[in-house]
Amino acid sequence: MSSDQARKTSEEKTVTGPISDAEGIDFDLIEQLFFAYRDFTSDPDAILEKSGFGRAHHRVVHFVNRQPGMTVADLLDTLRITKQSLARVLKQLVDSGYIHQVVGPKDRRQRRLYPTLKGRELALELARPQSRRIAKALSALDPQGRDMVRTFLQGMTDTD
Amino acid sequence: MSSDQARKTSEEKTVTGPISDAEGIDFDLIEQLFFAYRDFTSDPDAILEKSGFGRAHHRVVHFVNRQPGMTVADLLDTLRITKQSLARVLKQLVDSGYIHQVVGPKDRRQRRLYPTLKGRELALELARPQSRRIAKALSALDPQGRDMVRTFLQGMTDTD
DNA sequence: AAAATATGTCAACAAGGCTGACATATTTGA
DNA sequence: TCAAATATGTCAGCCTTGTTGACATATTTT
Repeated sequence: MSSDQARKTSEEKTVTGPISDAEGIDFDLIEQLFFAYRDFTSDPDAILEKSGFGRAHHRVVHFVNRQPGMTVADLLDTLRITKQSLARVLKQLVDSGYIHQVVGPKDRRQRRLYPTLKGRELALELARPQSRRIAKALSALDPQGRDMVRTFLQGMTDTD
Repeated sequence: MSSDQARKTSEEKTVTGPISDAEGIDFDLIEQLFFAYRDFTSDPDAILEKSGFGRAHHRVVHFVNRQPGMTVADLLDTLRITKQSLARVLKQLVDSGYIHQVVGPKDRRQRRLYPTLKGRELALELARPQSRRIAKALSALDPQGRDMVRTFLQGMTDTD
């Protein structure tokens, strides 16, 4: 038994076999997701360092560009972070001219968020390497396979 | 033009249209990945709170269970974090009896990492909801589609 | 015996989560 | 109309988890 080694330094029972086959759980896929996302975010991270921003800024820039005119509340819902966490990065993006706040046209309590030209350009710059990576990954698939990937990712997401 | 609102509070040019169609970049998929991963990690996060651990602990527990006997250096390579970041969480896991260190059988400088029974159980508990989520997402696909998802995720990952 | 390697540890710092409390402006509803 | 609810901003402070750089120890390699 290979647990001889374990007994050398302690009487605690250690487990020497991989977990892979337990309960029919797909550990491979769990892991694949981790690696894919780790590398997916590493591209923009490198770019962000230049501007002194982080991943949190990226998310804000992305969603404001996707949905110009969205409110702060919309953004909080999307990111699922607290007001204070958002406020910090949002303020920096507004102060440095990437995002612009406009008083709501109907409801003047709202602050509608819009990208500036600079903000649009940053969003594009960050999206390019991610898009390249996705295109490469999808290139191994036929159109049907690409739809399946979309279906899968939607199925992974909570519906609310 | 809807940029009238923007001009109200500043002379900075704002962009009012969504970025979606620019440069043929697949913003939908970029976003889907974010949402999928956000929700994928939310399940174990809730469980981890009970033990007072965080996402970093989860990763360590996962990989040590996947590859019992792996060295600290292996783990650093896998997680792509620094020695100090790992040391902190690893120490906590060792001290609270989830992971066990064994002096390397060939090279006594190494510390081989093994899960304890408690560590194996935690890994399973954390993997269960993730597995459920994946199973649900894959259930919409045929066997071929499931292979495509795997191919896609591998294509998203750096090969090194 | 010296150099390289694997690991651990210390101090310090930064990003980005969190909480709770409170202020302001504005809209809504009784 | 006036009180309550809402949208946002802000302050102070905390925690986790990432970072760097330096240095210590044990062990292996050359």
